[in-house]
Amino acid sequence: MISHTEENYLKAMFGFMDEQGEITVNELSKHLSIKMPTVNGMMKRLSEKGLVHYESYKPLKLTEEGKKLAALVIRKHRLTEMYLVEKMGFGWEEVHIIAEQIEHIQSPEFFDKMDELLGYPQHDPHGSPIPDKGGKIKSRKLVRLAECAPEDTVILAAIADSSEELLKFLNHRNLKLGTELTVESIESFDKSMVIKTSTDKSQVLSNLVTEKLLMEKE
Amino acid sequence: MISHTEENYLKAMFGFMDEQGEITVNELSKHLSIKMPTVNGMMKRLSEKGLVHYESYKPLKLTEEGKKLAALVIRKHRLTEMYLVEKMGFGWEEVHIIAEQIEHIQSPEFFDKMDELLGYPQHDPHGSPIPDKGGKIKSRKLVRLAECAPEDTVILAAIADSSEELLKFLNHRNLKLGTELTVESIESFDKSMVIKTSTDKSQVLSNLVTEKLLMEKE
DNA sequence: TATATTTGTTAGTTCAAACAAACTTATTAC
DNA sequence: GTAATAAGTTTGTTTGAACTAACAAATATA
Ligand SMILES: [Mn+2]
Ligand SMILES: [Mn+2]
Ligand SMILES: [Mn+2]
Ligand SMILES: [Mn+2]
Repeated sequence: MISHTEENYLKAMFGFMDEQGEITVNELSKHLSIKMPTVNGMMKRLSEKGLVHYESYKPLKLTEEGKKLAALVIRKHRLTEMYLVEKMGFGWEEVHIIAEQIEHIQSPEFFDKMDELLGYPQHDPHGSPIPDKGGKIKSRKLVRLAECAPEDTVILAAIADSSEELLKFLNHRNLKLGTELTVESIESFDKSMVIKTSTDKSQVLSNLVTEKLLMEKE
Repeated sequence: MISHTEENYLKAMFGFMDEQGEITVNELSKHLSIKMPTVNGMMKRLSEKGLVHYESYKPLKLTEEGKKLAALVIRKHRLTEMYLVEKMGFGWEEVHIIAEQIEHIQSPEFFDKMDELLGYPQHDPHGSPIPDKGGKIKSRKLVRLAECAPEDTVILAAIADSSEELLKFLNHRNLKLGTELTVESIESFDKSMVIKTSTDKSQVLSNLVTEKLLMEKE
């Protein structure tokens, strides 16, 4: 069996690993706010369990089984978020903290039921893909709004960081998933952007924000 | 803060204490399937935290604060069971094990939302009362079916033990909360009972079962 | 009342999961 | 190419939550 704590480590590794699927002890330590010796020790344990490839002084990698388990935790997390928003009426900015706990519930039936009641959703309330029961993730090719050029018309498809503050800011600006917008201009010195949606007046977004908005191009 | 484990101890103490509100280390140990020295140690810890009155070789008692906390865990448990049955479509025999885990979620908003969506229910799916947000429990005066006499007409109001097996048996016999039934006769040597509901044929229930069915008299 | 049994407690051990201090290896700067 | 810095590891502690073995107190039994 896998503990609550181990699930959190796997999830973090999966979520923060680089393109080669690697992450260092140091990075993981920072993301989890857990000191390096503790992380190092846990990596040895997970390696014993066949979930992590561990070699001294080398970056860490998840094994295939580790990846699958991580994806299944992420599945539980995202299904929960979707359920809380769609069926219980929570705001998208409220659900992440609750899902951090519920993702550790050991009851396949519970999550299967959520999935069924939601009609087998593909994405969570922040636009992130929900892995299937086999741990497979369908990923879309999205572009950061920061990378778009003036005149581009794109659709808000996902938020790269689901912190309460950013999501509340987006509520305030009336920017939701599915909102179509056009880039009107970009201020070169600070990369702030003027954008326009069909329903609202033009508005300025700082680069800090545009870096976090993931857009779908047509 | 109170840990997952401590919540389980408080809940068990509250649920199994006698009329004077007392329970021995030994009894608690048996109910939790945790060895006596472990229970004894935990009682000292809870006493440090002001949740238990602990005196060597004397039976244990919850403090007022301990009682309130225990009732709030029970509230989370029962609200969850009700939610799983009413809003997610689980059977009443499936929900106890899931609620054992969800009762430890730390998020008042989550349980408040359940409560609201359910319309502030008074009882869980097994007929047990749901404590209010202040930890107060409204208890009804119910009688075990085993105590009823021939000719008595009573309503099934609660199940004393929500084990999966008993609940599945009741499903099979078409006995639900709210079912009205009349005692037709009692076999004196084994106390088995013949009962009759309005919808079904007469059926025999063993004393093992009638001891677990809590009835409302008119 | 004396003995046996049950119940409760203490002491010491284990394991998971965290930490700090000290040390080693790798990387970067000069 | 050496010195300084960063990253990774080892060792030893701490705390929570479990255990066993041994002992003490309370209760039941003869
Ligand atoms: Mn999330
Ligand atoms: Mn978590
Ligand atoms: Mn229950
Ligand atoms: Mn529990």
